[in-house]
Amino acid sequence: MITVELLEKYGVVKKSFDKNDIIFEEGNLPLHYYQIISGEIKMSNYNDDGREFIQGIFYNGQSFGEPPLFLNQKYPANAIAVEKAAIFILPKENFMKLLEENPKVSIKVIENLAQRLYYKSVMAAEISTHEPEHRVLKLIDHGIAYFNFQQDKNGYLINFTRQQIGDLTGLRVETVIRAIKALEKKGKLKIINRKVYR
Amino acid sequence: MITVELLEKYGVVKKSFDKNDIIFEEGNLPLHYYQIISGEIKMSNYNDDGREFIQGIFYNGQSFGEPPLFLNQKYPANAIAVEKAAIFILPKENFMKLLEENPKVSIKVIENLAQRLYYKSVMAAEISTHEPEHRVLKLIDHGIAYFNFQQDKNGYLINFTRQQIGDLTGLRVETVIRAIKALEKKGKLKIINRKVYR
DNA sequence: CCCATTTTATGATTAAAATCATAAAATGCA
DNA sequence: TGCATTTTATGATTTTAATCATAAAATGGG
Repeated sequence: MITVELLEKYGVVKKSFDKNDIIFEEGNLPLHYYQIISGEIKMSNYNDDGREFIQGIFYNGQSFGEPPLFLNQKYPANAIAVEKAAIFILPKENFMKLLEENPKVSIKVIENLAQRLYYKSVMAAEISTHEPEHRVLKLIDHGIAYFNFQQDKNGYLINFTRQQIGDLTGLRVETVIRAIKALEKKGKLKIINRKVYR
Repeated sequence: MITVELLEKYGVVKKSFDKNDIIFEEGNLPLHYYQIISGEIKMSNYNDDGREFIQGIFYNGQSFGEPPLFLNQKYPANAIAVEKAAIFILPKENFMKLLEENPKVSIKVIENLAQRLYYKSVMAAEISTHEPEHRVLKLIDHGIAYFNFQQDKNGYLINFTRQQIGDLTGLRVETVIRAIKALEKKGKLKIINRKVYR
């Protein structure tokens, strides 16, 4: 996360998006740095059958879509607003200048990319070699640490729909529903009027 | 990749590993920066049944294992020498000092992490939503660009075993063998005395 | 507040890849 | 060079999650 002051110094602009608005699309060349002010953004792919895979979900203060920006490669996925959102947008040249002139920001960028790489490593191994219940639980436990799940008297509220959990773990929604029920039966999590707690 | 001169200035040491030697293990805390001089290193996970998932394969000049180093988190996977290898090893403190004092290296580190994140994004979507033939072909095409596959009169030689392809794509070796045969039949690649060309 | 859409849910059936079994060919190290 | 190990290969069988079908409950936008 880069401070507002610094972003403004380099000519950032603020833009609003409605639910389901596309911020950028797979295959396009990256031209900007994006940092969320408010709302929720997902990056995802669709296969030929229209089946979705969610690469990640991002919230306030988080940036997204940098890797291809640094590599001059096309976006490997789409960025879509999950809900109404406001985003800081900085042109690529300005962002690169900001980085050059502010070495400490580079360290922040490195830490951010490292965090995302860590998540992808964990989930790749899960998706490849573990059964549905294990995958779902791993995603949930990761989410407690890194997505903004809120804690209350029942535990952490996992504010993802079954469909989102499926799209993040490569499972079908029916499989997720059954996995969550099985996990509840095993005492690994709670379901309180359809909401999942851990 | 950081230059030898710079690494030496910060007290790097060179270490040799035999085939199958472990460089570091999943769950350990990272204490060093690793950069390959020669040989081949894989990072991989094993599930409870001993089934392997290969996170990535790294060659001459490439570094590996940085993400948890920046995050003070445990390694999410093992690093193992696929063949005899020589590696530069720099203690974490020295590496961090090197970065602070050489901002341009930070940019290189960012580009490197971005490249790996890009690969993981592409493969995650593949593994989650595509059928075996598509996955195998995507891995091969990525490999042509980023692993060190050599080109000859038959095309690019894919110097991975069927097992390795399986461990990189989350498929069983028999499934990979059948997928490769099917891809050959479709003219997408060639098999010349058991070696795969694209 | 109504109604279309989304979300959760459950049972039956199917399909696809994993698993199991077996073996020939190739590799490599002792 | 010989022999154990690895790699490639193929057919049969099984298992697991996907698919299909259907519906109740919840949500939310107009």
